Amino acid sequence: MAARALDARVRIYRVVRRIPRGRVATYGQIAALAGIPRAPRVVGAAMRDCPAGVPWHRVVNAQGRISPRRRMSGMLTQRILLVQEGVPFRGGRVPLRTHRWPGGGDVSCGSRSR
DNA sequence: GGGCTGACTGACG
DNA sequence: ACGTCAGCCAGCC
Repeated sequence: MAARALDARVRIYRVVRRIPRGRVATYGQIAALAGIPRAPRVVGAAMRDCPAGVPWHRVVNAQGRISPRRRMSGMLTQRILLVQEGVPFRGGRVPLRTHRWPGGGDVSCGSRSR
């Protein structure tokens, strides 16, 4: 049985991995897709120790900015990676309005604009 | 088993 | 627009 007992972290990694290149998602969005809409902090905790293959740099906060972490170097790295993928930074922040990953991928009912 | 922390978010002044 | 306070969840000591 089991199998479904995957830790929330694993689910988060899976969702983050689904983020297409050139797009970004917010912690809250990832959390919601991972099944824990009330725990955006858990997403951050997971990113803190994310394995390879997980585009952690595509995850930003609801403000479209890079969250302040203990090590500032990481912030710069994230910004560089995003720009490299084609994500423009405006005023030090990403225009979620146009570059936010729709999430789910399918838009049948879409438009869930928060 | 209990308690604290945290790469967050939303509301309020 | 900015700073502050409280809420919520999972992981770790």
